[in-house]
Amino acid sequence: MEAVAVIDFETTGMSPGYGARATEIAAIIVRDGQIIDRYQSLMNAGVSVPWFITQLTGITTAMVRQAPSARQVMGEVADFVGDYPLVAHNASFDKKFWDAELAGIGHARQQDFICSMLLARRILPQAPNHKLGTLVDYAKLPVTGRYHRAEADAEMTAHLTLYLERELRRRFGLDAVSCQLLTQIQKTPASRLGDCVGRYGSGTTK
DNA sequence: TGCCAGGCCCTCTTTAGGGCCTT
Repeated sequence: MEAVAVIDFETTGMSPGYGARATEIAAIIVRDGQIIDRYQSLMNAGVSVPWFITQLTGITTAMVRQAPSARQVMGEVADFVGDYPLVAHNASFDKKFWDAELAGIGHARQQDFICSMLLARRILPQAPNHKLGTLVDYAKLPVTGRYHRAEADAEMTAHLTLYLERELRRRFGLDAVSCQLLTQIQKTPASRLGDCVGRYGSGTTK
C-alpha cells in the first residue's frame, strides 16, 4: 500500500455545523507496512469542553486553553500529512472536522479519505461489531493507549488498516493492496468483495 | 442545561425507517 496518513480528531461534539470544534488531532504516517512518523497536539479553538466529553476523553477545558491555537495546529498537521490519502475510523466524522477546521484557516482538503470502518464491514463482516475497540480486540491488535485520545486511536486505526491489508493479501493472494483498491472496496457490498478485488486488484495477484 | 449530525447499510425497502459509528 502506498503511504497514507491515519488521522483521528477529539472534538467537543458531533457536528461542526452545530458549533462543535476540534480539541485534539493526531496523524500517523504509514508506509511499507509500518508506522514511520507521527504528529499529535491538543488545540485551543477558544471553546469549553463539555463535561461528558471530559468524562469520555480525559481532555479538560484547562488542557485545551494551554494548547497552541487551532490555527497553528491545523497548519502544522496539514503540512505534516501533505497530499497523502487520509484514513480514519468512520471517516465521515473526521472528514467533517478536517474540512471545517481547514476552512477556518483558509485551506481546502487536497486528498480523499479512506474509511477503516467501511473496510472492516466488508472484510470482517463476522466481527461482533465494527467499533474501533471491538475490532482491535477481535484482531488481537495492540492497545496503544487510552481509547478516545487522538494518538492512541489513530495508532490503533493504523494497525487495524494494516491488518485489513494483510487479510486482503492473504485471502485473495495479492502481492500488494493499492489505495485505489481500498477506495473501491468501500463502495462495494461485502457480498461482492471478491468481484471487487478481481476487478481492481488485477495486476497484483500472484 | 440539554439539545443538536450524517453517511452507510439492512430490510418487515426503494414514495421508509431504524441501527451503526464517530465525539
